[in-house]
Amino acid sequence: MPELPEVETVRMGLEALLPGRVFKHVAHNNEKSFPNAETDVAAFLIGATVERVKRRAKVLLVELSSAYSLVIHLKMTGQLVFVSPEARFGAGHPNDSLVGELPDRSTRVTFTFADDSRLFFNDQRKFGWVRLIPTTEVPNIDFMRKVGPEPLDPTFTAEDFFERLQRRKNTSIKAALLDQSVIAGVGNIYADESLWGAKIHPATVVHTVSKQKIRTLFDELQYVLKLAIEKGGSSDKNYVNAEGKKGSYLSFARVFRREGLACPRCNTTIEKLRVAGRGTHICPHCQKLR
DNA sequence: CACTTGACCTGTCCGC
DNA sequence: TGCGGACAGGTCAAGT
Repeated sequence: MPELPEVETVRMGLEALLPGRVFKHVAHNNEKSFPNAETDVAAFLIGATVERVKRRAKVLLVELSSAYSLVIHLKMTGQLVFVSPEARFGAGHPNDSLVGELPDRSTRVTFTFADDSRLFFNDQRKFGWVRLIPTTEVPNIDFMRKVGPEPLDPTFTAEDFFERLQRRKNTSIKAALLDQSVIAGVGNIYADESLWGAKIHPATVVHTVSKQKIRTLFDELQYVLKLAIEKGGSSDKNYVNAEGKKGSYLSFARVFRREGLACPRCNTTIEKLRVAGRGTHICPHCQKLR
């Protein structure tokens, strides 16, 4: 599920809720969801205070007073939902939430704070993970060493984007966009949405796309990512923010999950195909191959 | 090295 | 209604 806008939405929610809280207890029921937890939890998590919550690519970084960080990847179906002691349910109106009473059967890790508020890491498919790592070591983990620039970093330019895409010059533009070492944070939804915006067919080979087209793609990518953050991300089956609420971007989507509906630009029927091994949505009139 | 495919898991939906 | 297969927002490892 979560791509950059969803993870950023969770980050903002947690940044408003967690700093100052002290960890009292942690329980997990799946070794892969929190590997090697026992060794360091007692020493560096219990009793530690949350200082701030950061994000890099699709990874959340919860920095602690112990000089350790909780590093969290939600992968496809991960959720981080905060519940205050007085709330019996994930906060929010029932119609706005995908979360019932917690913990539930997808809860993998439960963090309890000194004030009895709790943070639940739910993950239906068990692909996501939480790790406890010294904060100074975070930049050295494999993922961080290879991940590309943040697409919304003001110092990142269309020229940089063009150059980095050439690392994957013989693959499809969609595969290159999804490659986290080229650019951070883009996943299936925003790849399709930005390619539609730039009128590029997702299967187009990277080195055949003009620099001008890549500039347009750069602008469209920034546009959809910013809009999605504004809308609280995209929710289909699983994604919710730190308060258990859904995001609304999908009601603004132009092609993603809109096969059979009209292209908002030219009215042609949107099609679904498979590119880079992923379900891919295009307007066959606006996005022609070659 | 560059590129593609399958694996990791659980749940849901669709066609027979 | 039941059952098998395909598919789902992301990365890895292993294959060519």
